[in-house]
Amino acid sequence: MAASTLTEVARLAGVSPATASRVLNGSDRKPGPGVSERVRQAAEELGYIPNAQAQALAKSSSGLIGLIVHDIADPYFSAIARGVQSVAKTQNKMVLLATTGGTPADEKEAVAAFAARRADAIVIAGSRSSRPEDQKANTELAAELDRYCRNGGHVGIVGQAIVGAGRSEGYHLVELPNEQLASELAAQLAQLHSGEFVIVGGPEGLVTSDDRIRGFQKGLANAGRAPAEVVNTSFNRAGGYDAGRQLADRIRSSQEAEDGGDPAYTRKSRLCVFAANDVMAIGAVAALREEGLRIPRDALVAGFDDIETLRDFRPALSTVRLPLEEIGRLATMSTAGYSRKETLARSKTADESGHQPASTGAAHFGDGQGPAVTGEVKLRRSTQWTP
Amino acid sequence: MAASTLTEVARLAGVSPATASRVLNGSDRKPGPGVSERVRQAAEELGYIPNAQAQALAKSSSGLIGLIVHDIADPYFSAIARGVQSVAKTQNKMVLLATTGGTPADEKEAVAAFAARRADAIVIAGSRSSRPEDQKANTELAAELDRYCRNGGHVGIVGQAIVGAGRSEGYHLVELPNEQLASELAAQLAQLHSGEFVIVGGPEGLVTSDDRIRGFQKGLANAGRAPAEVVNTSFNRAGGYDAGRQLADRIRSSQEAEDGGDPAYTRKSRLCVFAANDVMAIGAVAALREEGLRIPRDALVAGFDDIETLRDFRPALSTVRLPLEEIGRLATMSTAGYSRKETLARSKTADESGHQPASTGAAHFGDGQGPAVTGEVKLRRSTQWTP
DNA sequence: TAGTGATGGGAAAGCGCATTCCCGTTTCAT
DNA sequence: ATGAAACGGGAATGCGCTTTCCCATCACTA
Repeated sequence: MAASTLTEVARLAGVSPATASRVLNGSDRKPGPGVSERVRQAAEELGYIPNAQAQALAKSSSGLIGLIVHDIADPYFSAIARGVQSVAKTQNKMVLLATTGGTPADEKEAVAAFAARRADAIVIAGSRSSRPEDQKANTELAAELDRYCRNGGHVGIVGQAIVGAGRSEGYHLVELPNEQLASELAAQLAQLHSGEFVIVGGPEGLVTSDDRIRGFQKGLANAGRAPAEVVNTSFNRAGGYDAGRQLADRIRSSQEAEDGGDPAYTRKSRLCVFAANDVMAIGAVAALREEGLRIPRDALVAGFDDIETLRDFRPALSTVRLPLEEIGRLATMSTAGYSRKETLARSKTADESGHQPASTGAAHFGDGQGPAVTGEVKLRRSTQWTP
Repeated sequence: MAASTLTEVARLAGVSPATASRVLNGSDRKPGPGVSERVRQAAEELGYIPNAQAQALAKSSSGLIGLIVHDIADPYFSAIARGVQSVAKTQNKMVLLATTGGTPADEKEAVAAFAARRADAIVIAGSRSSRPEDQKANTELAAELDRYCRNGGHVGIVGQAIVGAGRSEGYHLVELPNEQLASELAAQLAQLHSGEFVIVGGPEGLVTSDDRIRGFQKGLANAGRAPAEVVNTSFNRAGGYDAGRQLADRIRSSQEAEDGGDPAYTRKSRLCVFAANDVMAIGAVAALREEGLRIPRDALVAGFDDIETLRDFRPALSTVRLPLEEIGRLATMSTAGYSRKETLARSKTADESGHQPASTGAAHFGDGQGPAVTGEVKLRRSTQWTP
């Protein structure tokens, strides 16, 4: 038994498919009450489920929102995904998921796949890459996005603009104040302790990581401190762990140099490790502990993101709270309000009349001054130590 | 500029749409090399992207896999989602996401939405509810799933069978040995310490939670221990936290009774808290600590799931490792290998020939002895204490 | 050389629905 | 009473693609 079609429903109800369509998928024309009743009943009886594909084809609007993340199991992305999902629900849309591991080439493919499905909007979360070897793929990604936009699509980008993407209509950027907040974090940590700093970041060229590192350095500089050494590793728990292993050696040797092996010696200067995200920070702590060091007695550790699941970690991580779910929501809402068709119609009108249509509430998302995302520096136990 | 269509490509290449279709989306008939070349070039030139909706409509196979979870930001589900996503990718399919908060009514709607989109398969992760008030919704969910299956869909269910769902073809269950593993955990914990046990579980009627609780009690019974008291709360961090608050009082008063207020007294019997999942366990630990208690000195805590992000938590949680990503993969693979069309054809053939087609490798997933998911009990610091 | 089967290409019929016309009724102002 | 305007319904077209079905061509074998 194949799924029943609108035509079957119409036949059973003794009306034309047109009428059946009108009553079942509310059009501006309201059919007579008797007819409506019959059709609805027929639909019920047959267990009619409209074919969304056919609807999409006929209406050229799919009710789909594409979401691109590096890894859905990463709490950073799953928090954003929750936000995206929540507004999708309010708009009666569904979210299509693509994970790319951060490869621009994969991201390009994901965009193409979403475009093929005529997604009403695409949300790209996850850091851009500015690595030279990714440049070609980035350009292609930008081209793909441009095409998607020209065809009436809307894309919401979390974080940084796509390298090389035109600022055309359809782009909506939710900027994250990574640099700013990292700088503030550094400032506050600099006040708190006088020792050296080390930064554990992702691979060079991962924009989010680079931004945070740069911000942190700026904050240190403003506080009159020397620039911190940077350890580049992978932008996840494993990377933090590896860095932690490396740092443990250094910490121990500098301790010996300072206390001359006297266990009763009270250390004045501890190393403060800033990891460019919380998951890395946790990895670093794990490694340091395995090496027999204690936090915050032997080293201070700070992170970034304020991942929910990690808030109960002890000693609590000093970090920067980013409203991730809200960010996902913002990025999605920034793209919303227009179906593909409306957008195409709008731009056509604009072409004819020779000027842009008045910008609506949602439109201002694209003008470079995206919605305000405010973070918050949180100082907690992992960077505070009184002997 | 609207997206270019196959017809436009065909025209540019000077061939018929039929031929263009054949060369661009591989059919069994291979067009001549000269023609292929021209068509491919035309497609490139126009930036042709096939309309997946139209393809789906024509082929009645959408390349979509629907995934239903309670909450995508919950690490349990996001780990499963990663597994689902990974096999989707190998099959060149995309994942459609729906979150339901665990409400059977929402799940029913999600299934309907997936059916409307003609998803090739649906994976349902997340516990069923056996609460009386959900019974009606469960029945409807089962009906919706049945219909979906009859129309050639495949559904992979993680955990427990849908209450009331027929065991018809198309259902594929990945059973989780929750009860079994909880029982083993209890057995090992019972060996480790002699004190009392308390179970912190989700709301009564949440099958996963109930299974784990029952298993734990069985394990205790087998070890000759009295049944543990059960605290029912919400199946998340907040629930664990609340329970922790409650338990703190009790722990303190029983401590006073035992040691008479002597701080040097070495406690013999500690309360061992088994939380029905790791996130709850973490919540409980947080609450206990806020109350000034220490783990494992004042209380032991065990969880379930072995959530990746929480492995670095200290003291390390005793828990049960479930291969979540693998589970997601299994559930997805169990549904795979058939397009909707093939399945419909197969069942038609079966009808005519009067017997079931030979079961393939994948088919055995539906026969009640689903793929083997093996977990592992992990005893760690949070339940081990030597004064 | 006629006959036969393969082969590559096109015409056309849907897939299931929305939507634009178009037409017969009714309603209301004149 | 009469025309216009609204209204409720149906026929038909098209969304973009796949897939039969059919036809012309070609390479063989007899």
